[in-house]
Amino acid sequence: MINLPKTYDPEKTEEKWYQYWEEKGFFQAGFDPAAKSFSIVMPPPNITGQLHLGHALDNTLQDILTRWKRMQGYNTLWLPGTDHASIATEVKVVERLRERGQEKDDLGREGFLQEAWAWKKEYGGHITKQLRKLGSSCDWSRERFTMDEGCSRAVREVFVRLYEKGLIYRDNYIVNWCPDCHTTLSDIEVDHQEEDSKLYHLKYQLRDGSGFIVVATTRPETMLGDTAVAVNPEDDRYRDLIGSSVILPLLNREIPLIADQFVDREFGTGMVKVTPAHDPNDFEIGQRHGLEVIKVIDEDARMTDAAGKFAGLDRYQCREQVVAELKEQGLLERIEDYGHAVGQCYRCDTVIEPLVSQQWFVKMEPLAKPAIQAVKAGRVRFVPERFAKVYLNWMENIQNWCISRQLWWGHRIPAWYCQDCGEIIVSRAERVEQCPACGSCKLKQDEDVLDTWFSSGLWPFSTMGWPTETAELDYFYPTDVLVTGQDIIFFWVARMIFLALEFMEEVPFRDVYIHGLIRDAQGRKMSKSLGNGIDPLEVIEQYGADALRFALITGNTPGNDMRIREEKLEASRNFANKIWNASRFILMNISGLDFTSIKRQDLNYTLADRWMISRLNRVIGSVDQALTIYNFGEASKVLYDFIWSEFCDWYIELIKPRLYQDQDRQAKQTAQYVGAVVLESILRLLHPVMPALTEEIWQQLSIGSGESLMIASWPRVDDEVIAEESEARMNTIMGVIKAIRNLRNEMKVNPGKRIKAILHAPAEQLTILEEGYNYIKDLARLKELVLAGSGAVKNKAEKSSTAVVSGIEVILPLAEMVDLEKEIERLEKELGTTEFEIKRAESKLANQGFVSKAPVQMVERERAKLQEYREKKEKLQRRLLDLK
RNA sequence: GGGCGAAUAGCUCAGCUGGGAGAGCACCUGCCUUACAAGCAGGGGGUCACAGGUUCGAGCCCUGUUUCGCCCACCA
Repeated sequence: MINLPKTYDPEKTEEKWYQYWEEKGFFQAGFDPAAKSFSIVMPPPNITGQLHLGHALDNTLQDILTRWKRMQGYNTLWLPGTDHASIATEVKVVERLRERGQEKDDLGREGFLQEAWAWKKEYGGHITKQLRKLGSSCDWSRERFTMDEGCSRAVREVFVRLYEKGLIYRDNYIVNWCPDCHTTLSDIEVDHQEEDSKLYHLKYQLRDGSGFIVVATTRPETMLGDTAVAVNPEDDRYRDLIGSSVILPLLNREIPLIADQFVDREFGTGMVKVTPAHDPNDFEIGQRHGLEVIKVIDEDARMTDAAGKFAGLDRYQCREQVVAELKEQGLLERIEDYGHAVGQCYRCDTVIEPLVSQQWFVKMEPLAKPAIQAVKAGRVRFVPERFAKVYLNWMENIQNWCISRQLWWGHRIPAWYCQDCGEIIVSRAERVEQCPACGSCKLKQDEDVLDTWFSSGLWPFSTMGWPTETAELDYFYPTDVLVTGQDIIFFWVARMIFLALEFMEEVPFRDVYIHGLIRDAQGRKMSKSLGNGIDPLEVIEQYGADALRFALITGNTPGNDMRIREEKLEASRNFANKIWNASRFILMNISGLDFTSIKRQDLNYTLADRWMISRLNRVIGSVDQALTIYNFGEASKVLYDFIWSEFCDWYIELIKPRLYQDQDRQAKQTAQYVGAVVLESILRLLHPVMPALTEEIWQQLSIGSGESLMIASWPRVDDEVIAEESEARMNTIMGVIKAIRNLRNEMKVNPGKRIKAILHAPAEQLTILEEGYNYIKDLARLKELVLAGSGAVKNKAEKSSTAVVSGIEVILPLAEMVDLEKEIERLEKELGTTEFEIKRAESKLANQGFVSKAPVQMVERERAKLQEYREKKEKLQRRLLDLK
């Protein structure tokens, strides 16, 4: 006899099976060329720290897809890995060093890199451990890291090829500079924060002394680097001034007054101060007009010598002093409150300083074109579709990509400068010793590293061995789907698409499934500063990974954010426990049944069995359909409802009597068989979502052959057993049972008490009731059930409570328990709603438009309803007459 | 300035191609019924943000409005 605990213990179970699966090698991708492949590359988590619930969601979804496809017979590859996360990790390592009282420079490049690798080892391991806890069935034998040998080789290869093609170039250009991280940032690494600030109106004197002009700026300190004042060429007010010059205050430098289209005539005075060194627009204007670039702010955000007496001041101190001095000299016209967006570093929130420096760039236009095409043509499909618009909008307005970073942790730029002849050598070799131009050995490698997204952009193919033409690439590339959050569409998804198209000449993935953010119970973003982040490990410890997985997908719709709260986790845990107990019940009641020898003729299906099997097959279809369109929430809902309401609440209750009695061996055996087989299918259907729980039960159930549920086959819909008729009959019976239960409750009949019920029904309903006789008797707790035709005469002397359902009169002769007045009241209320329904149906059918234009089935259904309600009304009326 | 999303029961959310509004939690009534009290049975509760429109029929489609949230953008 099987003896299982009453509550499911996820911790031991999950641990046990994960180990088993891994040892058996079930996670490893198969290579059978005859079979179809299914592949996903995991968005590599940053090694900056721990996984959060967003990662848990991301990986749960991927695992569901992978396990589902694996069971469907695909050779699946889910390739895991981690990202070195150049700037993010470097910031962390620097922080850690500071805690020990050390600075980057104390260690030097080599020493620092050692620290960083130590960090990687520590946190990278932590992350993979978390992924295992979650149940992720990824192929650990292929785990990769963006800075491992293979990925680094791919990075160098890509850099060289793009350089040779002229798509990577070096330029002195205005870039985003983080004065705290001391590095450049690409445009998307700058976050724009709306801030309350001031707009300063400054007066510059015309050189000829004929007066003043006024320019407005939010950054008065940059005036020290002004090299022009610009107006719109169409602006009649200033046409005469174009070509003249003004005197820059404080520095008394003469600067020209120029005309440029960029200037908006409507804004402020229609005059703009131009600081090419510290503003992207001004830089452009400067280029167009050959203006001098005077750098007044340095890499530490301090004023340079060019700022004259302000040199050495911090940019904000300088702002105060400049404003004070201008005011003193009467050159500050006014200050107004002004809100505008300030660019901040996405890693440390420091306000970005645009400045001009020598950097490496990727020329985007030629790369963007095919990437736009691929999405427009549907070769890459976004789910939900709306994200394609987001992607296209960005791609179509893309700027060149600054890829060099003044950091140490990352892929060092494969460029060497000859100290003798100045030659730039860009090479795919790890080291270059000699200058091919002059033979000199005095080479210096570029100090900078690449933007971290440069290497992750190659992830779908670099992880499969590219640039070598490997069997993996041949078989698993392009991958089937990328599962990720909307926050990295630009950073990562877009980069993968254009880099893959350039180097693989094929899209990196066919579908991109975008999910939303996980928020806390109040709907806030989870963040460190708020301290509202939830550690998945803690949740797993408390509720189990399967419950977490289920909670993460339930009620979740593609692309939309979701909140996670205790109640949801509890509900999921309860669901797991429910399945556990239903399984326990089946297991306790199937001893002695030999599934291998059982034959169809040993079985005698009842209505309940046919109904259950029919419903199961519909559910298989629904789950399949939902997963096919990435509708995870729908799949979970279908499974939840089917398992809890239909299988547990109805079917198990329906077969109990057969299981408990031993006289009819065939009846018992059939109940055992169908119960177990349906459960087994349920386990297979649920396995992708709740892998450990289902495996645990499946192993004990031992119906399916094979070593693991993980590699069992996915259920297929059998159209033959979908039985509409049985479903309809069962619905009628369930309706009657519910009606009796309802009456019992309203009449306050003790739940344990067995009572008598009488059912009056027309001929065709009668046969259904006969078939469901025992179901009704058992589930409605009756000691006696009397069936009679519609015309049957009621015993008026017997006081009873009644209801009408599906044309069937339900009569509970409860004698003294019935309060006649209340019964009349109840029936009259019911009559009222019935009459309302009749009117509704009548008016609908009286509507010519409806009858002529609505589909026939719709009209038919309405007629049937009307018919039923009329009959119900008649029965209720008769009953009331009897009572009065 | 542009784009997107959301608005449905007290709370959190589902609602597939338009055809009588659903779940979980909470609430009320009754049950420790030998799978499960992390449970069972029953029940109450909604002007589907607002205003128009299309349609025989709108939570769903169209237009506009309001509120909240997000993303993008070089008006200093």
